[in-house]
Amino acid sequence: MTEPTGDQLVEALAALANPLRLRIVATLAGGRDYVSNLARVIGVSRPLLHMHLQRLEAAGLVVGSLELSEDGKAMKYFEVADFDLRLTASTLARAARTLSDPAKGPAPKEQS
Amino acid sequence: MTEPTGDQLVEALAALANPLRLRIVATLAGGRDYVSNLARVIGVSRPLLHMHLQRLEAAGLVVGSLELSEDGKAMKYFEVADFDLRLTASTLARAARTLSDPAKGPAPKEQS
DNA sequence: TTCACCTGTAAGAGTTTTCTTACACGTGAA
DNA sequence: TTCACGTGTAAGAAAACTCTTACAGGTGAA
Repeated sequence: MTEPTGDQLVEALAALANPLRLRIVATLAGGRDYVSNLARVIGVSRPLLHMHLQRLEAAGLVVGSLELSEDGKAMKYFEVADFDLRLTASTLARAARTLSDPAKGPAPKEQS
Repeated sequence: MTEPTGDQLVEALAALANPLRLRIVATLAGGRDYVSNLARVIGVSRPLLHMHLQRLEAAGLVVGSLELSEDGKAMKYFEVADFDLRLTASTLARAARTLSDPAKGPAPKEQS
């Protein structure tokens, strides 16, 4: 997605606006890893990491893929998606036009 | 601030990760305004707007200044600060190094 | 004085987020 | 079988966030 909608942007920002999730993305930026190991590296419980990874993946910031290791174990590897968001008063103003919130209705229709 | 610390970045992202606050910034991008009027324009209660403006100002995204109108009334005008944040796997990895969270101590010392 | 504006803040409810603990299922090796 | 390793998810408490309502102060004009 080159240009996220307002809602997508809010979701991405919310996902990154957390120290632990920021550290998760930072760690994955150094190379892909699977959940259990990543939990050990960062020093967090696996269920907690699992939850945060879900949030990051839902926002499209990381991508996970279930793979089978040589010895037949199911491993879920995560890696960072390649995003590039720029936050400026004008880029935000532009994104805000596609917010779905304004009282009712999913999203305002673009017109000409 | 050209390069926000990890904590500052998290605060800024958290401030922007909200539909209403995003709309506030977007509206102010079109020109400065005072609280009561901005509340009418956006269609939100004044106390609610007041709270969100506080959050945005604390994050350094908007700037407020109390001024006296011609007829002697105290008006608080807000305008957007000129920020330019770029979010990439590498910029985030860099910012994550200055996070204060890791268990203890305010912030890790930079070395070399 | 009363009204219409402006400002600020506090109390409370409802919702969301964050985190721990506990449980479930799968594999290969001892 | 039991252990060590991987996966996922559900239940509950504590904290943070969002929002409404209500109150308190200031000014100038009718």
